[in-house]
Amino acid sequence: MKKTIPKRPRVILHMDGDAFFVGVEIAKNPKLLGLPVVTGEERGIVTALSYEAKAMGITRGFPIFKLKKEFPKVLILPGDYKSYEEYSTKMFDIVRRYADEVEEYSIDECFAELTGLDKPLKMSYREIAERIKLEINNELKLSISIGLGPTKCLSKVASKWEKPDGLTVIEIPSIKDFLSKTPIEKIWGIGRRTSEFLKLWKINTAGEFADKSLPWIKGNLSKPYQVIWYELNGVSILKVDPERKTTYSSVQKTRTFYPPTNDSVFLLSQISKHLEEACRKVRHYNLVPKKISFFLKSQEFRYYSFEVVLEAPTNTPEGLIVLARKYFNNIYRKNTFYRATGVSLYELVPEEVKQGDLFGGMITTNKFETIHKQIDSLEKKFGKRVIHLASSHNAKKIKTKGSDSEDLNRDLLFL
DNA sequence: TCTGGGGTCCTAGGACCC
DNA sequence: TCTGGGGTCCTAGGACCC
Repeated sequence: MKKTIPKRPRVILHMDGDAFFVGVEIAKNPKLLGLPVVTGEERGIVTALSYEAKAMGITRGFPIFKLKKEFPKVLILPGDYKSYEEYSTKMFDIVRRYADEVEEYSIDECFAELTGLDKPLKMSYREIAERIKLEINNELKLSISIGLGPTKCLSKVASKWEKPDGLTVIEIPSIKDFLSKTPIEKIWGIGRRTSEFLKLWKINTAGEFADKSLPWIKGNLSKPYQVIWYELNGVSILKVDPERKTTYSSVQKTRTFYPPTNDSVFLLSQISKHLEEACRKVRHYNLVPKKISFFLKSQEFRYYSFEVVLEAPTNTPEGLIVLARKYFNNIYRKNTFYRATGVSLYELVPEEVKQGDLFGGMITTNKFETIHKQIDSLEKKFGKRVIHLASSHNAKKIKTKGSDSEDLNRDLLFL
């Protein structure tokens, strides 16, 4: 089989924070170093855990109440997302000292295009990675792992290879070696369903997957898996995209509650609250949705959703709440019990774009927009959630895990 | 693991048209 | 009318990720 191998292989860096949320907590408070620490108190489940906690057998998703009982020595912290964002930004800025093209993939992961930078920087690729690692360690007191590879997929394999504090380089001649030792389900983009399917064909390792012929892949799997196949064979298809992550194409808010309920007043107030929060977020990014959808999730984990194309896109919740009310009965059944509600705003476009309406007509400025701009700045001053719509108020009465009841007292209602 | 929350991308198939 | 063929657009929902 013929494989096209680029004349000069790419070198892509993947950087991955080690137990990132906990890492930041330790950076903030070095006394925690060496102790079993977890975050996620506010959510009721473990979201991140130190390697010491991992060694005790604790896993992500472990219930906090159980943790307190079974592992009383473990330190449980609430998530401090503001700090995580700050450290994340600083971490990526350090990578940008060396590379121009950096793709922020998630709060604790990024890719960087290093191809050709060895000459101007007068360093080997490995040395570049070492420098980045050292500066993040020294300046931020954070531990990270780095992988270098000729494709994004392979750099992901490399960064996972040795954790924590790892630095692994995969060069083209050693690809086979690495992949034969990598279980197929560990590959980025191959999840439970696909690995189950592949195992029926006796494909258990990434190496066995990469050794399949392209026609076989094309005949049995969809396009994204063909991309993975190329990438694992050292042919770079996925580009490092610095533009990604700088904006959103959709925003959603969902919440699960217990016990499941068929109380339509409660469900609608949840949806109302979600619309408020989603709109707040979208306004913050100066975006406007062209479509929205609501969903109810039943006790049996079935989704019932309804989509609305907005005639006049808006990022204020009032009109959307009216729509939600209007269409609620399309998805709601009296005899069904629901465990979650949610809303999505999508086809988000920059705020200016909606002004230009096709027929040259004036788009009347929604009177609520002015009000919300003022509320947004009020909230900036006094902290979040000072003001709520009356329609969301029922949602606040229900205790969700870890919610603070003093919120109620600060409610300032209108409408 | 009886299953949280917030995202992205792809595809099958229906609706509609000629 | 026991019924062709092909194209485009859209949506619901699957699969995956952190």
